[in-house]
Amino acid sequence: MAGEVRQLDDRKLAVLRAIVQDYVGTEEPVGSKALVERHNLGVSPATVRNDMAALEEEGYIHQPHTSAGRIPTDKGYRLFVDKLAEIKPMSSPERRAIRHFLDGAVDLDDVVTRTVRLLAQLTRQVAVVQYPSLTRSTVRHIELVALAPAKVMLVLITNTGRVEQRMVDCPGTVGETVLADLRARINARAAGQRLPDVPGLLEELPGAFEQADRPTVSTVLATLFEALAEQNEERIMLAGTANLTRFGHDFPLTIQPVLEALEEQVVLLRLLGETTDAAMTVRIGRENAYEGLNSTSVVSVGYGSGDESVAKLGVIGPTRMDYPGTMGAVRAVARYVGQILAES
Amino acid sequence: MAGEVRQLDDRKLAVLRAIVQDYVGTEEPVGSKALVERHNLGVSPATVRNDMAALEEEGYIHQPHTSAGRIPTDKGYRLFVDKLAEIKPMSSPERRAIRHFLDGAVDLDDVVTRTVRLLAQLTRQVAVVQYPSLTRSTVRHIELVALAPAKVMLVLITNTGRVEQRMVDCPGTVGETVLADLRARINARAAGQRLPDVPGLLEELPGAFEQADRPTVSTVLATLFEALAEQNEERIMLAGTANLTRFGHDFPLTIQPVLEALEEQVVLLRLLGETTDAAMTVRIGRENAYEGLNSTSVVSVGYGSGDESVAKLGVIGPTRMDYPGTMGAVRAVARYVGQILAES
DNA sequence: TCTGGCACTCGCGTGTGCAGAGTGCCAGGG
DNA sequence: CCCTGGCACTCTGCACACGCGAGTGCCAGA
Repeated sequence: MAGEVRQLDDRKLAVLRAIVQDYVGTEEPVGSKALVERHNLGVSPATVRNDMAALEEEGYIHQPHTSAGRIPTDKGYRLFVDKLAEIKPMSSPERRAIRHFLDGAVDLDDVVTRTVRLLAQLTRQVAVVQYPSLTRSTVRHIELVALAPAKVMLVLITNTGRVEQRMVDCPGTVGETVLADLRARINARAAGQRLPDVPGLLEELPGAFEQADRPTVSTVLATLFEALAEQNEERIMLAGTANLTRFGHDFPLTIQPVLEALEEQVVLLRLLGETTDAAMTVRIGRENAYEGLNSTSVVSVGYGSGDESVAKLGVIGPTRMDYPGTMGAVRAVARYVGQILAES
Repeated sequence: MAGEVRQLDDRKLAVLRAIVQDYVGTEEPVGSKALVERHNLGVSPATVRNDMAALEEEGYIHQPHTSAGRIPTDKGYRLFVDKLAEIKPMSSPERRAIRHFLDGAVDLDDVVTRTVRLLAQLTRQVAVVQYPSLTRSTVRHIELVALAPAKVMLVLITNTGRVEQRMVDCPGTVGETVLADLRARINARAAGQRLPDVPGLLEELPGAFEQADRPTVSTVLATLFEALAEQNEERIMLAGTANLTRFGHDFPLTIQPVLEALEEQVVLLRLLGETTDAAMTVRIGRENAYEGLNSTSVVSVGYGSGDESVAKLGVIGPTRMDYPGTMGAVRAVARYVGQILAES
C-alpha cells in the first residue's frame, strides 16, 4: 500500500516535470492531452487531469482561465528545481568555446566584460557579474606617487587585479624620501593581507615617523582606510538587456520594473548578496525581495580565484526559464572565470 | 506680393512648429481643428488644412491613415530643429540642481556615473557619456611598480583622472634602480604630453640604458605604447534604459533593436563619433547610420576641461522628443561636466 | 486669399457568433 | 481502489459586421 502511494506521487511529480518542461518550451499553458502525447507517461489524459487537479490543489500549478491549460507556479518551479531537475552540464564544444572566449582577456575589466557577455549569450538572458569585491581580496601592492608638492596619488592594487586610486591633498609639502619610506613600510605590512585587516596593521605607523611628517602620514593613511572600507564601490557589469524583449506579450508592464531594477546597482548588489557563497542559488519569482523582479528568476553563484569566492555572478530571466541549462551555464562560466583569475 | 508669399511661408512654418509641439506633447496625430484651438494662429481650420496639404506635399509631415491627423516626418523634425526652435535654456533652479549633483563627485568614475544619471533623469531618456578619451588627454604620470622579480605593473594616469593599468612580464629580473631610473626618464619626457605624441618622445630611450637592461626597457615601453594606442578601450557609460518603456505602443518591435544597439559599445562610440566637436549635433531618425536606431534621435555634444573637447555625451530618444528641452539639458550638463573636469 | 460647408474616407471600439481546446465529473472495467 | 473513456460545459480567441467620430479634400462664396 505504501508502495502504491509513492508510485502515485512519483507520477504526479513526473507530470509536474513534464508541465514545466513543456511550458518552458512553448510558453503556452499546457493541457492534459498534449502532455501525454509529447511525453510518454503510460497513462491516459483523464488520469493526468486528476493528477493535475491534485497538483493545483497543492499550489504547484495554476490555470490562468477556467478552460485553459496549466502553468507552473513559483512553488512548482521551486519543486522542479529542488527535486525534479539536474544541472545540465555543458557539452564539451561549449566548454571549449567558453574557455577560448575567456582566455583572450587582458586585464580585469576585460575578464569581467567578456564574462558577462558570454553569460548573456549562452543563456540568452540578462547576465550580471560583480567585480571581485575589495573586502574579500588581499593587497598586492600599494603605490604612492607625488604629483605635486602637496598632492599624492594613492593606488591600491589587489590580488584580483583590481585597481583603486585616490587623490590625497596633504597638509604640507611631502618629501620624496618620506614618501618612499612610507611606501616601503606600508607594503611591508599590508602586502598579502586581506583588505579589512589592513587598517589594524597600519595603525601604529605614524609613530615611526618624525613629528613633522606625521600629519602627512596620517592623511595618507586616512585616505587609504577610506578606500579600503568603501564597500559601496562594489561595481557590477551588465549585459544582455536586449534579451528582455523575449519576455512575453504583456511586455511593457513586465519589462519596465526589470529595467529599473537593473539600473539600480544597489538592487543588483543586494540580489547577488543573497547568494550563499559556494552553492548555486536560485530565487524564483516572488522569492526575490525586490518586487520589480517578482516575475523573474535569478540564478547566481560565487566565483573566486581559489577555494573561496571573491564575488558573484548570475543571470536574470523570466520565471519561465530553462533552469537546468541556465544553471549549467552559470556554473561553468563561474568555474572558468575562477581559473582565469587564479592564473593571473 | 513677395511680402505676401513670405507671409504665407511664415504661416506654414508656424503650422509645422505647432504640429511638432502638439505631437510631441500628445503622441497622437494632430488634426487641423485641434491645432487652431490650442495655438492661436489667427486662421480657420480650413486654411490650416491647405497649409498641411502643402507641407505634406513637401514631405515635412505625413498622415498614417487617410483620415487621421498629421505626424511630422524626419524631414519635418529636421526643419523644426534647424529653423523653428531654439535651445531652451535651463531654469536657474535646474542649473543649481545640476551643479549641486555633479559637485559631489569624488573621482572620474563618479563624475561619469553622476553625469549619465543626471542626464537620463533630466531628459527622461537614455543617456550616454563617453569617458574622456585617451587620445585627447595628456599624461599626468606614469608609474612602474615591481610586483615580482620579473613582473612589473604599469600605471598610466591622465590629466582627466583616468587610470589605465597593464601587467608587464619582463624577459629577466628587473633591478629596482633600473626601474627607478626608467620611471624618472619616462616621466621627465612624457608628463604633460598628449598621449599620441608620447611614443615618439620615448623612442630613443632604450639607448640610454646599459645593454643588459635594454630588453626589459623595450618590453615595458612596448606595453606602454600599446596602452596608449588602444583607442578601442574607449569606455562608455549608459543610463536610463528604463525610459525606453515610454517609447510607444508598437513597443517590442521598436525597442529591441535599440537595446541591441545600446549593448554594442562600438555602435555607441561611432554614434558619438559623428558629433562635430564643439557644436551640438542632432541626428534624426534615418539620419542615423545604424539602422536599429532609425526610429530614434540622438542629441550629442562634446565636452572638455578647457576649450577643446575630450569626449562626448548625449541622449538617445524617440524621434518624437522635446528637442529644445533635450538640447538645453545636454548643453547645460556638458558645460558643467567640463567645468568639473577643469577644476580637478 | 481665406472661410464655411459638405460629402467622403477610414480607423477603432463594440457586439455577435463560431470553433477549438481544455476541463471536471461520472460510470464502468481491470 | 485506481484508471479510463465519454460527455457536457466553459471559456478564449478570432473573424466579421456595424456604427461612430475624427479628420480630410474640395468647392463656392466673401
